[in-house]
Amino acid sequence: MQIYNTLTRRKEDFVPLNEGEARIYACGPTVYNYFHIGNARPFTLFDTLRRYLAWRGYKVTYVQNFTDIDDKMINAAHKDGITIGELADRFIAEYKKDAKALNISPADIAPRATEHIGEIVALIQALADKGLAYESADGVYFDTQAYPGYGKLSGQSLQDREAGARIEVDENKKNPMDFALWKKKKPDEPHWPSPWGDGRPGWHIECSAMSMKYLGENFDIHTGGVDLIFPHHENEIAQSEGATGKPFVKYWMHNGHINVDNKKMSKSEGNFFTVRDIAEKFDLEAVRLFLLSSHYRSPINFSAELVEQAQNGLQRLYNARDTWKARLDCAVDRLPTPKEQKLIAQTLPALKEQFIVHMDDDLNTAGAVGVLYDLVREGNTALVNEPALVAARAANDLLAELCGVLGLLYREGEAVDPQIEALAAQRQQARAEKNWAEADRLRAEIGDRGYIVEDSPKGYILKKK
RNA sequence: GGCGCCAUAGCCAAGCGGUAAGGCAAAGGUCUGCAAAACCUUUAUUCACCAGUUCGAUUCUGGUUGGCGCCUCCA
Repeated sequence: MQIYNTLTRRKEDFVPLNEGEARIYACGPTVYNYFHIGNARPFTLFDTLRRYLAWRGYKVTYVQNFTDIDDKMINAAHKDGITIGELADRFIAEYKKDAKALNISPADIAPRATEHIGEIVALIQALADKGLAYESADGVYFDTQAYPGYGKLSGQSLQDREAGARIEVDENKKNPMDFALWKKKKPDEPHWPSPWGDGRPGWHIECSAMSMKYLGENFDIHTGGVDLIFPHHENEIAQSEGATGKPFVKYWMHNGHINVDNKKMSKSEGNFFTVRDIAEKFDLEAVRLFLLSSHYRSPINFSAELVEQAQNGLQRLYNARDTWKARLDCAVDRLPTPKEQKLIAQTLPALKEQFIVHMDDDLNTAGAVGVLYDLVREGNTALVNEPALVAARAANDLLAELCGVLGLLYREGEAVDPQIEALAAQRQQARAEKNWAEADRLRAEIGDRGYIVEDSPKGYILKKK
């Protein structure tokens, strides 16, 4: 597989540090609110990366943190009159609901910053010992001047940065680019003990501490949105490599942003959508398909129309799955016809190979989704009435397998209400008697109850609306 | 000012040196009691524009135009 590495700005072969293993750290949400559509993109896409690598046989360890202490947490907790712990508990629970609806698998490890203060303090101490951190009146800062590699991820020198930076002069820092590792306690703020007095960790240090704790000082992939390249990821590199003297992350992957009406989403612009908002109007699985339908590095636009398009496309996928399942039920255990034989021996394997080629090319999910539709068409063409069991099974299995890799088609067909089933049977009877009026009436009644009944030569098929 | 990204049909979107995947929408057809679903056909002689490299460029190079992002919390 090839992965575009932000560090080198090119696609590189993915060669894990330990053969057969993939250790991934994904920057997770700050749990002070529901997460928004922009957050949903990396969560969904890198969940797909993880699924894909696992499918290809890697032993994947996927860590995604919860940031549960920072200014936003403090402000939100204050506003609601609760502790940051209560706030975090609440929105971690809400995160899990939305993530589940988007079919994002739980991370193998989901560490919370506040539960890793010890590791964070130790890391800061290590930096201080190496002369890369200094204490000032309001905290402990990373000394960017003392660390030669600063800027290698974002590709800019300190001087370039400073030239145009709109940074206020801060007398607590030696250099404007220095950033806080530890913030000394202020009134009404949560705090923990440290060698530099009570206080709380800076934002960047938590990811360094937690990623290295669970994945080692040197691991394979670190993911996040493009906006995190600077300063967050740049700072993580400085902290981690500064402390250990070893290379930190081998591959940095960054997803593009989601815009709304071609503008950056922001609360002040009024174009801000949480996933929870969207779930009220749309099926979140359509949102997942929408997100997978373009390349993860491209900026994309979000709109209701685009989700509707995805919803319609998703319906095509579900139609295929449902009809194929029905075909499987009435498949015949016989030798496949030449056409079916070709499907089994040539078409299906070729499609699977194409799927892999796309995914291997820097996680080209859009191309992979295209293969899914090709598969649907091939299957629809080949799986006519009473297909050979082996053919029906092969097509069904491949569709389920590939959709599983992309995290699609996860809605299980629920058991049909026996009453609906009875109505459908009655309608079948009426049709046999050519009592079209009664048949149409029953179809309407079934429709009112939320189901669509379709006729096929082998009988009816019920689908949920 | 520094760094970087993007421009493919009505909409969305792959492709990135060998002559334009796929989805949505639309139209016609086949099938069907009628539908639905499905299938077939049609919808970009062309990939923002201008040069250049090449036997050949949507794909590479330079420029122009138009959008966007980071440099401050941010996915």
